[in-house]
Amino acid sequence: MANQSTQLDHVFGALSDATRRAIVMRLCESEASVGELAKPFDMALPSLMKHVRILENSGLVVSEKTGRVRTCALQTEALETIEVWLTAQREIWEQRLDRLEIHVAKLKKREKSNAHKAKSKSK
Amino acid sequence: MANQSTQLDHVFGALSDATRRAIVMRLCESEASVGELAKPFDMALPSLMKHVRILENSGLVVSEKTGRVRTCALQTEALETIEVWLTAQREIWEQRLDRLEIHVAKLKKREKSNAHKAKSKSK
DNA sequence: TTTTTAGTTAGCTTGCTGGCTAACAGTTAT
DNA sequence: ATAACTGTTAGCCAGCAAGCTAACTAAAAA
Repeated sequence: MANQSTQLDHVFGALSDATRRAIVMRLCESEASVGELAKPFDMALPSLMKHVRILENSGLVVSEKTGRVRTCALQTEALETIEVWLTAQREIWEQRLDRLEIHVAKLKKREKSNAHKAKSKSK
Repeated sequence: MANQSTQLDHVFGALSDATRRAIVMRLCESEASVGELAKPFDMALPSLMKHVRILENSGLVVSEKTGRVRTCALQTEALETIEVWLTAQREIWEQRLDRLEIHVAKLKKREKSNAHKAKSKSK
């Protein structure tokens, strides 16, 4: 159970950085080598490598080294992890909204009946 | 444009911590005071307050102080921000998958025709 | 008006993040 | 065999994150 938490920690954490989101976007379109990933970023290779590591660590990216080239690819299951979480939250929230709508309707009624008293309080 | 990035940074970052996700989940069900939020966490108040600050900063939570009580509520628009991002990625990814399916089909064909040559290479 | 409650501010630690450079390693090309 | 290319490791730095305690403020309750 703590495991699941940790997975979410890592995926959300990985996506909390613009560079890493850009890498993910890039990998949505096609696999790419580390060098290819680095090009658009104007950043030293080792720095970019760290990002790739973090992405791998989160499960968002997998990579394989062939010869001297490491090819990276997206692992969409990790994205689904957070979609699942989001959906769960939204469901709870929406259930609550349903209850709330009823409640608000009641409040509005009450407001109207309070409006009479309010008039007498006008400074 | 950098603004949008920053917003995503903050929202993803806010959700990359289990405590904060728990707070969000809690607030999905109902508004709550800082003290109420703190109870289940066995954590000093100032520490929890930091989390609340971070959540506010990301736009996920809004709060208002009435008397000595600060009441916190979820701001679901921020969650939608990342749903939008996720959806965008998934669309790109799926478009790519469509292209890829065709490609894979071609590869499989090629594999079969290569199988003949492969036999002669068996050490 | 004193006491309790609820939150806040300040200040400290520990450890991770995100960036760098410099040096090294392994692979491919000449 | 050397040179060029592609990553990788090591080590450094600045700054933020997440936790703590202690001391303070403001509102409610007694």
